[in-house]
Amino acid sequence: MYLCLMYSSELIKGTLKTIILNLLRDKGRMYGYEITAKVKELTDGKIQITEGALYPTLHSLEKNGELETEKEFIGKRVRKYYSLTSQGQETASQKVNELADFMNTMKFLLDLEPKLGNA
Amino acid sequence: MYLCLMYSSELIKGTLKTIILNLLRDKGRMYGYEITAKVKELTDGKIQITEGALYPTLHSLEKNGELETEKEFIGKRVRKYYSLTSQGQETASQKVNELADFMNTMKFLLDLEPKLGNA
DNA sequence: AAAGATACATAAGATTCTTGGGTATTTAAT
DNA sequence: ATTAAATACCCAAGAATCTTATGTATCTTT
Repeated sequence: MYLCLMYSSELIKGTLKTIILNLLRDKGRMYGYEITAKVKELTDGKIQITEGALYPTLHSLEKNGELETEKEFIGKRVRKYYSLTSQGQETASQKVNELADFMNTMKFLLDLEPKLGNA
Repeated sequence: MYLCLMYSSELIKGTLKTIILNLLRDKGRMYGYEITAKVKELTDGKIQITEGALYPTLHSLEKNGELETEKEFIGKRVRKYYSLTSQGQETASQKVNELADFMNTMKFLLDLEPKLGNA
């Protein structure tokens, strides 16, 4: 039996962009705080994106043309909604496919199940 | 269809220790160059561990008591064999289990297949 | 009134990888 | 014979990305 409260940080490294892009593809648009909350909820707290990691990543994705933003006021508080550009759509597909392929390869490499014919 | 010559480096980050520990658990003992060659072979070139990443990781694992080494001379050339300590055995199991769990979570999070009951 | 949740953001430091060296021996090709 | 490629180790500057800590401000619940 194996218990795990939260994954070691090194494991999550490199998957953050993929997680964000895929969530946005699914939900249409989200704001930063919402993303961290949703990921935490969906993973039973096993993946907790810190804001120090989230916001720089969102900004970099926006700067790179993958995301676009619109501000909205909730009362006096600003909320910044992010959504995928068409380029972001493509990148999201690519990254998810690559990660799926990678996980297949890792499964084989770690001998976690008999070889499946890594198509 | 999805083609992939080599995974983006960011994806591989954080799995290097796990790959090394698991290989050593399987093979008993290996030397550095052999590890890179084996991983490249097993993954059809999709994961290529550079020596700049490999050796610092091996040294750090040794320093941390997970690995022990013995030198052998092949002609005039030194070869440094690495093997798991008993602590390394435990760490290897832990890390492989954690990665398997993580990949399950990621599959669910990325909606790559219907929910399996993430036990 | 205070505490906690919501919501954004930045920055110093740590970690880990990439890139580009360096040294040296052995084997295969020209 | 000589060159190129493979084997085999290593280090270090720089880049990328995350952690940790901090800052500001509003809204909601106790």
